[in-house]
Amino acid sequence: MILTININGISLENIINHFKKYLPLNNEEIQALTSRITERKIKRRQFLLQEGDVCKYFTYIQSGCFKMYGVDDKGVEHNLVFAAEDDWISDISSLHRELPSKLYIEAIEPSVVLQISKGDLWYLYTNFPKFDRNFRVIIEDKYIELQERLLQTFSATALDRYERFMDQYPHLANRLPNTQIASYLGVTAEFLSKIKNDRFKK
Amino acid sequence: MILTININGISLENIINHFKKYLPLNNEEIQALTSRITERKIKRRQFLLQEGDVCKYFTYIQSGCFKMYGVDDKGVEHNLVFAAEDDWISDISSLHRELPSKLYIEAIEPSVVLQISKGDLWYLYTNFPKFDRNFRVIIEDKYIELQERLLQTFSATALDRYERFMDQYPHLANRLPNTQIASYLGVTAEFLSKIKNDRFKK
DNA sequence: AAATACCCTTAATGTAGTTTAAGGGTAAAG
DNA sequence: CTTTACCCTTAAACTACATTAAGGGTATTT
Repeated sequence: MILTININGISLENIINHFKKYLPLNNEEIQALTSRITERKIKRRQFLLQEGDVCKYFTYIQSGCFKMYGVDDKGVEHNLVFAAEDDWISDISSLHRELPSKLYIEAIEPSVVLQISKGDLWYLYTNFPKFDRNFRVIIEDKYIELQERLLQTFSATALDRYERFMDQYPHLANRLPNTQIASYLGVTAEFLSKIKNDRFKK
Repeated sequence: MILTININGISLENIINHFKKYLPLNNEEIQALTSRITERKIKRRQFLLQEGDVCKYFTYIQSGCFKMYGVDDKGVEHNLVFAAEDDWISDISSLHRELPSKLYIEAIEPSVVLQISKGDLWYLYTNFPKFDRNFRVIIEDKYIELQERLLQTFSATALDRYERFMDQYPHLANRLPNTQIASYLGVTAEFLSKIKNDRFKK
C-alpha cells in the first residue's frame, strides 16, 4: 500500500525513509510520529537554540545545515558538531535535564527542519518501543563518532584531523568556510591556513 | 515478593538495582537478563579487550576499575574513559560493527564483572523493549558526558580540566595515579605535576 | 635484602598552535 | 556602484604544552 507522505503540506518522505535505515516504521507509528511533527523554515544565521535557553526539541533536518557550538570565556566559538540534511540535532543534555543550555545551534544555510517536542518524543518512546530502539541506535552511532573524534584530538596533529575531516564528511567539506572547519578541528583559522599551505609546499 | 538474587553463585543484586535507576525490570526481565550473564574475575593489568580484537561483550562492573584507551603511532596511551563499580564499559563501535577494535580495556584494580554477549544483548533488545529504553538512556548519559568533555578540551586549560575532573569524579580521583589522570586530560604526567604545583605557589 | 617496576617531581630545551596585525578577495546590502 | 561584512592568507612574537633527562620515593617481586 502507498501512504500519503504529505500531511498539512509538510513533506514527510525524508524522515520516513530515514527510519527505514533502522527498524522501519509501520503505518500506525508513522501516523503517531507525523501528527507530532512541526515544520519550520530557518534563515541563515537564525538560532534553534541559544545559551541560557532550555532545549525543547529534537530536530530533524530536511534540508540545509547547522552547527552546534559553545563559547568560551574569551568569546571564542568552538564547534561541537555540524549536521546537514537527513540528520538530527539537539542539545540532549538540556533536553533531558530541562536545564539551561550552554550551547548554540545556528543555521549555516537556509534550512527546513522537522521538530518533535520533548513531551511528544516521550509519548512516542512510551507507546511505540520501536522509537526507543531507533533512537538508541542513532545515539549509539553519534557516540561512536564523538569517541573517535576525542581520541583523534588527543593523538593526531591538526593536519591529520583536517584531512580526516575532509575524507569523512565530503558533503560538509565543500560548503563550510574554513573558519568553521578550523573551529571544529580545535585550531584557529590562521593556523589551518598555514598547515594547508605547508602541505602543498612539500 | 522477594527474588533470589544469587544465581549459580553470581551476585546479581547490584545490576538489578542498577536498572532501578531507569525503568526497573520485572521478574521475567530479570530472569531473561540474569540467565544470559557471565561473571568473570579480572586481575589488575588484565585486558578485557586489546587492539585488533573484536569486542564481544557489553560489560557491567560489579567491583574494581577499568580504563579504555587508544595508543597513537608514537606508542603513547590516551585514556578515553575510566569506569568503576556500577558502570558499563565496552567498545561500542567494535561491538556493533564486528570490526577489530582500535582500543584497549584494561583493569586498573582487581575487578569482578558481569558480561553480556552481543547475541544475548540483541536477544534482550528484541524480546524485552525495556532494554532498548534503558540502554538508550544509559548511552545518552554517556554521550552527554563525552560532549561536555570535548567542549572542555577545546575551551579550558589543563588546570581547569584537572580541577573539574577531581570535582566530577571523586570516586575515581583518589584511586588513580596521576599518570593515568594526565593521560585522560590529554597532557603529560610532567605537565600535570607542574600545574598542580604552580597552583599552590600562588 | 636486593632488585625491579612504577610513580612523582624538577628543570632545560623544543614545538605546535595562538595572538595580533595587516592586506587583499569576494559576496551581499544599500 | 559603493559600502559593509565575511573570508582567506602571511608573518612575527608569544604561550601552553611536549620532550628529554635526571633523581628520589614506594610498592611489588625475587
